[in-house]
Amino acid sequence: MNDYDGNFMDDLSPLSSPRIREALAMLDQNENGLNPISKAFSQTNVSPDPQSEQRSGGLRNRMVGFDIPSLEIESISPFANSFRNPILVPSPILVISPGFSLSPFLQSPNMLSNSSSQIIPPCPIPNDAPPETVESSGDAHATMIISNNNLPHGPIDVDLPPQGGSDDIPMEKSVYITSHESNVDPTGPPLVPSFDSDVVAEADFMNTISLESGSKDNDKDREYNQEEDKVKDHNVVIEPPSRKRKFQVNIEENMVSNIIGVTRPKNKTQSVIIQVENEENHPDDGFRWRKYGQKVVTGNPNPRSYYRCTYTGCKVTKHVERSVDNVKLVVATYDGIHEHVPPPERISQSSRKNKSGSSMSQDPSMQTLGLGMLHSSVSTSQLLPSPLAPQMDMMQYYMDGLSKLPSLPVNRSHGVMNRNDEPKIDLVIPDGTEGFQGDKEATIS
DNA sequence: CGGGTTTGACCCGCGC
DNA sequence: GCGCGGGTCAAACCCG
Repeated sequence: MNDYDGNFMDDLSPLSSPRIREALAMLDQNENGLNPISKAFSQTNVSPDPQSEQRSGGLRNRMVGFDIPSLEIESISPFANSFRNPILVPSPILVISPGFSLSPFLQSPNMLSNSSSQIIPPCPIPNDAPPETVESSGDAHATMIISNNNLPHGPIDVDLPPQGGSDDIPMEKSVYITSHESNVDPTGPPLVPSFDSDVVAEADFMNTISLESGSKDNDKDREYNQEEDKVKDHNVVIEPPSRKRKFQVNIEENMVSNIIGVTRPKNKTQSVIIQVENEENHPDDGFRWRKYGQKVVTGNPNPRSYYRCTYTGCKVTKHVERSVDNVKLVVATYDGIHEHVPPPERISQSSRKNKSGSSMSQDPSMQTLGLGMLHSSVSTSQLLPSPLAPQMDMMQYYMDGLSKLPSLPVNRSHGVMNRNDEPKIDLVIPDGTEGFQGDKEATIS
């Protein structure tokens, strides 16, 4: 356990919740030998930065529909059982709903550490539909590809058919993810984003795929769980100011970072590649980034932008570029892991309305794309402290119920909600008619 | 003034 | 050794 984890865990007051414990216990038991890569999802309405939006010519992050057919979640996630989440999470694919940030996954390797050994049920996943088909499906989709550095462009179409489908899951090193959220019951129990062990790092994912569920991993899991127990015992009732502040800010801004999915690098030098269908070139991932370069690379007319995490001491970098094949597809490559929680959004920054600066969509032509990007509609996650918000926080919120939270505009659809917007419904245009409008940025070199 | 972006120059690894 | 290309530096600039 590294420092980060320690801090992180200390940050998890929700862990003290008996319900959480229960849930964790369930994870330990892990029926079906499945440790869902991703399980519970909640749709989230996100509000893109109004100003950024303006600056970007009205482009919005289009978190498109998440009309995943009802799927059997019970077989996948213990949490699913607990919350009756209709969403099926076919392993090994990560299905991440908008409203969650990937940052937690990237920031802590350990957060993903115990997932390896248990995730893999060969899940039936049709792989015959190319990403493009997702868009043509008629419903808005938020698509995302998480891949390992080696095979960034070999997505697996995870747009599952209603009952899970068929056969083998191609063992690709990248996963094409289509998020769905149509089945979220507004009045039902909140979905529980159980990220602690549910999310599988792509890298490990492959290991898992290779069925490396040996005792070693199990030991890791045990260790991990023990750590969790420690944390749980270690009371974390006091919510860090930063988180509280972030929470408030989010409410004010109607800002919500969306967790999409993650891949865990085996080491800090390994990169994580995430592809997101997004109009914004730089979706928000919860962390602050400073752009330090831009360049046109061979084979892609679209400029690649280089970003560095602004957190003191953090050496994580990433570069973002539009896919050559599909300009609507934003490819973000992360190098390194954040060993810190995403910084709370500064008040000053909020006041600035993200004009410039923070990765929270300040880039005029390039909204921050990160992990957790995809602004979509505003929803429950909006209530979360932050994208950085440790998974458990989200879990806590969901588990405790949103009813306890302040009444906020909640858009159950995937549209983007602006600060002053009324909840919107499906702003996204899947047919691409309103597709990428081009990048204003000039290229260099 | 602080914090961010822009962008030409530079560094460096890699293939030939 | 050389050239190419990706990644980084850093001064200038922008913005609230």
